Amino acid sequence: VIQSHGWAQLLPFRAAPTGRELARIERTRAGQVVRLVMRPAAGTGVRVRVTPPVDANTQAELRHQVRWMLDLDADLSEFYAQARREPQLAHVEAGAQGRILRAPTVFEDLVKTLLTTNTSWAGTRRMVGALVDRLGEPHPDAPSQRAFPTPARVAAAGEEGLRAMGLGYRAPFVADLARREVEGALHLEGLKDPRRSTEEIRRTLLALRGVGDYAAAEMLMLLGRYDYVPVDSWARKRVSEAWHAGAPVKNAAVEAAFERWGPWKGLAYWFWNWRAEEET
DNA sequence: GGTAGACCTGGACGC
DNA sequence: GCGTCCAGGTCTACC
Repeated sequence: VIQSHGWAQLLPFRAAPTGRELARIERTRAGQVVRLVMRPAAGTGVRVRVTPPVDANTQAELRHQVRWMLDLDADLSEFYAQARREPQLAHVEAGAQGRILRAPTVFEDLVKTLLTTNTSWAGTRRMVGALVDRLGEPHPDAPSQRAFPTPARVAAAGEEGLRAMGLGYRAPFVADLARREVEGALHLEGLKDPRRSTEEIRRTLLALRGVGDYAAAEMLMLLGRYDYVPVDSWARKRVSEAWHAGAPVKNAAVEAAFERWGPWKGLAYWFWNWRAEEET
């Protein structure tokens, strides 16, 4: 899960070089700033060390968040059943792949997704790092390590403050998102509700300034819905090389390439073994 | 419905 | 060291 995509490289996540430990600074609902260190437990499961110690209520809150971040409750049996018949996905079940790392809150994932658009990965890391370093609340024992800023702190920074942090033309999108969340106009956590339809959630996402087809599909993936492929320039390049002899392809061609995977389309794309595709 | 141009930044490149 | 060009996804105006 830690290596499922680049999210582990974005603050306040910190992944150990071994790939078997994930740390994160987190601000609890009660306002306490703690460090979480997640590791595989003996046998199955995950062990989480929290410093400084927290009370029972906060333990329950953090346990819930870790389950969401690591997607521990996902049932991937249907996806695995289909993947068994596809050589390019034969590795997923054996490697227990298919879960995608995400932030505890929809707000954090949305901000990070906005900061992946129209920029390089280095640019995304720089912008997220600036937000955390400038606006996040510090850990009491290590003030240089900070939590992801709350919507209120991002809203307080305002568009100009965010521009000064290097967010560029994305600053008004992030400022607007934070302000409306603080005002109670968005209820972003409600997008996790499994009773809501994927189409309704997608429409809600697309109505946000700065969220287009790519960002909406990316967010749907992070919300555990895989009906759309987050098509970016990398995806078009891979599909072009794999199935169109290197000729330029439009976004629709990428969607079409994975159409047969139905509700698992996004996951099939995400975990596709492109290297094997190149060798065949 | 499709398309051109603007948005902002960092990196690559040429001088 | 400076200037220019390009890549990246979304929005807006326009056809």
